[in-house]
Amino acid sequence: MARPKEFDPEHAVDAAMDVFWVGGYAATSTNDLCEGTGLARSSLYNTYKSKRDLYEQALRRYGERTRTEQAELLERHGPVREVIRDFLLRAVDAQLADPARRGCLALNAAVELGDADPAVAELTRDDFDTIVATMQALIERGQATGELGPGDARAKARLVHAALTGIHVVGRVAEDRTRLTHIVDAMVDSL
Amino acid sequence: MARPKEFDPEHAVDAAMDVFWVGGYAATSTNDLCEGTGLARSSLYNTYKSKRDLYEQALRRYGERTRTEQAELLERHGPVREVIRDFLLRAVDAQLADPARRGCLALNAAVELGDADPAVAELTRDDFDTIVATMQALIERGQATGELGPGDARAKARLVHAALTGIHVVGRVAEDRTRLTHIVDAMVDSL
DNA sequence: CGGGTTCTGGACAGGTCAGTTCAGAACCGG
DNA sequence: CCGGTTCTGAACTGACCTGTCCAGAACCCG
Repeated sequence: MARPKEFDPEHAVDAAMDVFWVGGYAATSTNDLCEGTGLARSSLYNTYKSKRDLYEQALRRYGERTRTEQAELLERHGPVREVIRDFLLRAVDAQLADPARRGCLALNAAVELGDADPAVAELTRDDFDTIVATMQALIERGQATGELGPGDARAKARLVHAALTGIHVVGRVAEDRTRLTHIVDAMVDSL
Repeated sequence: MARPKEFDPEHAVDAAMDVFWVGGYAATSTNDLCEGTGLARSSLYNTYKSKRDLYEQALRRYGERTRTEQAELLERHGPVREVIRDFLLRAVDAQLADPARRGCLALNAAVELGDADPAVAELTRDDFDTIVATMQALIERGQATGELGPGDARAKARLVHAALTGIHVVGRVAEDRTRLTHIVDAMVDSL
């Protein structure tokens, strides 16, 4: 029918995701996106409506990806406390292993654009709610077996999520591991 | 000696702080700052070196201000659990009362610029450390009286700080109170 | 009131921004 | 190999960006 694209649009979203992830939304220029994706300006605007649109797609893809990863980690078998500890420690290690300390793209988006962009707010809110729901199910499992004490499982799940945000935020400016592992230790101890 | 400034440079920093607080660093233009402070371009650049310099001063002032406020709240007498609950609830109420959901300026700065700006990273890290130290002292007081159980007080303090970051981050996109009070409830229960 | 200093408004400069346009290249089916 | 469609590179647009500059106004002190 016609000349095919010389690139994979989905792969380009992945590349754009990385670019936004490092620099945030406002500080990332369309030129940065061209370089990061390898696309020419016209190809980029021919495929995506705007910088804003591409950002939303990247955010959506990030949500799908992390949803899967987190579900895998949280639906493991074994002692609930250990599952949660491993889950949080993985965030710690990821943060410290990343030279750019990018943290969580959804969190970064919520903080940078939360109040100014309803679509972004909704997307990140959904991301947050999903992990809270998964965490709640895990905690309820621990309560059913008697491993964990009683109490509002949803509230506890939200506290664990807050601990995760703490890791991502503090990890953005902290270079030592203790500032982050303390959060994990205190969180797991208090379940 | 000469003509005096028609404005108070300190008050202007306060005004600039509010402007940055709403829009973040990158998305705030020098024009926005002129409008927000009421200064003309030349006065602004005559008084502060650059947009970046003004941002740093605003951030520093924010740190001083919140340090004082937080110390007042956390050094109150009474049951430690109640002091911490009131402290966290105040953050919840402030967040929900603010139509722009600005959250915490230091946190926003850490997330937006953390990895790209060493000076900002250091400033926010200091802010975080200060509140953690104050919180640790409070928790140790509770442990001394037997009100709180044993355990690493600094680690617990860091978890409380993580809970606070959770309130600020989630509060930026959540409109209902429960998402935030759950964090407070679970946090205070688990001390 | 006058000399010296500082402040202020507005115009200006050069660069970068997001997004558009278009001519020509690349591809496909027939 | 050709007609029709789509993609791509590069130039372009107009707006906005940060920061500078300067002429004149405002002020203080003697």
